[in-house]
Amino acid sequence: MMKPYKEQEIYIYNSLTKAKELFKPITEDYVGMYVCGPTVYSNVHLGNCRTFISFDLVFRYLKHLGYKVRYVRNITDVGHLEEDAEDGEDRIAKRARLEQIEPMEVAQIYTVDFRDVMAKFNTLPPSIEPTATGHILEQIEATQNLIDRGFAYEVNGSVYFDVFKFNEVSKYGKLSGRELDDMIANTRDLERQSEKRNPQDFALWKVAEPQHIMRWNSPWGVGFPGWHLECTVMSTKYLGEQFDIHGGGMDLKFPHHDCEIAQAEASNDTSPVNYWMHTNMLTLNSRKMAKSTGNNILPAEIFSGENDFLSKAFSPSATKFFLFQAHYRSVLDLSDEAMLASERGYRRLLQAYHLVEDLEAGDSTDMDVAAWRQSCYDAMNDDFNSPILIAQLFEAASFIQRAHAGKASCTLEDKNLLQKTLHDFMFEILGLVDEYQEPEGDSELLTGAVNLLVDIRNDARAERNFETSDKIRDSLATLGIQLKDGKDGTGFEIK
RNA sequence: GGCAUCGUGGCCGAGUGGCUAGGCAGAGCUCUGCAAAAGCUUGUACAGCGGUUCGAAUCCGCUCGAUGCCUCCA
Repeated sequence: MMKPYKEQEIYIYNSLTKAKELFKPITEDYVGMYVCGPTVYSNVHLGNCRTFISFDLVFRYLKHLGYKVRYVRNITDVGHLEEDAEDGEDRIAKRARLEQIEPMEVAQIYTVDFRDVMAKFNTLPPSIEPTATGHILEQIEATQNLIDRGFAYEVNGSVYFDVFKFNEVSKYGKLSGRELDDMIANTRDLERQSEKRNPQDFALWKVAEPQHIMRWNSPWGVGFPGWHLECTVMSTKYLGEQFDIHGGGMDLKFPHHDCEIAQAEASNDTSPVNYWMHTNMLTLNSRKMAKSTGNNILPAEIFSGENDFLSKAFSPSATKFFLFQAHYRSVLDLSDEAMLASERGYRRLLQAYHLVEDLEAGDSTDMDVAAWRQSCYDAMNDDFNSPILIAQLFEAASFIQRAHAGKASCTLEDKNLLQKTLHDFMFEILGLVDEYQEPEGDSELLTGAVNLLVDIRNDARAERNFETSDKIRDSLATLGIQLKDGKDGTGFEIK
């Protein structure tokens, strides 16, 4: 039987403990969630999107269960160093220099693109979308605080976090499972930061060279903030020193998230996050998608079909459906075959969904709809297992098709529950878009015209004039209108 | 080199001690004038080798292979 929303028990895989744990928010009914957003120096590729789509699912599901969720996802518009070296340049500043525009223009262009892509994927906007440049003051304060507490030191206008000092009171690298001793042993000889006390120390504040265009005044001179600090500052500012969920891509575990933990613990003496969630990589040709290597595909290229990897264009929802057919913690490889398979499957699911409405109510139901509904929740409760959820949706689709074919019956009550559940999970929780709907605008006109042709065709068929009937069918097919002969007459579908 | 993850049927992917998801593709059947659509039926796969166990794809060890992180990366 279906449990009430609040009685659904969610288990989340916590990357920190490497175990599935019962989710219990710090404050009853409220959830604070922070996800590391994109660095806006270029277009987001599908791999980036996978993470945000995965956390959109978490956001949607928690909201669906009735939690009041504050979802914070930042925009990194400063602070990413090209490489952690003396002459390291900020990625956004570099892009701005190359394009001869203001750094903030670069950030703006790609922030707009990012939001546009996220909207196309029908993800919900976060509750707060803070920018790193909007929180320079807080970052300066946090840096000063870390200096005051003895966990950071200033050298030549830059401030570094003292990893060894921190390691004396806590443990650096607990998320990634790294030992500081191992890191020392494996220090690359590329390292040449002589001004740092230890190669493992990371920048909280970097001095700005004269040619550096993104710069702010600080107690240590003109400079700009380090990358890891913004997330600590913005997450704790909006969610508190301790909050429920922190998410991000697997590749951020080290150093970024381990640095966040170190900064927060050193600042507040508390572990900042109860549940660390990490999404796995989306690969292309079995290799991680990365902006730097060029091995990636942009959402726009998928929607338009203009790319070197896929045989055709795929809609945002078909793409999302493909992503959801793998669990967020698994590596997923993008391929034409897999995308085609997902698209067809999604289409079938939508078709079944649209048949529910017209199902004739019977005296009994040949399916335990309430139990099935709970199994959908069970799938989501088990660490947001979207592949299992989708398998459950197909169970329902199969039942609907049987009922539609007159081989199974369904009561009015169960029919309504079936419809509502499918609607909840497909559109509200997975956030898919119903692409099977009749086109708007001319649809009445079109329907009338096609139905007229269908009538003529059926007359021709009755007279066994198959030349005419097939001509109508095939011509319509060429136009993208697929006739479907069923028990109750002929319908059609626009491809 | 260190740390971590993974290796499932033609393809994609769940599962993680016994009940052996699901999708796509393939095959057969039903329906149909023929198709399409839809439905039904059909697949015992878990890298290899040892071990633990009454029983392992699932736990342990080793081998092989792949990927990620260790430097910016969702």
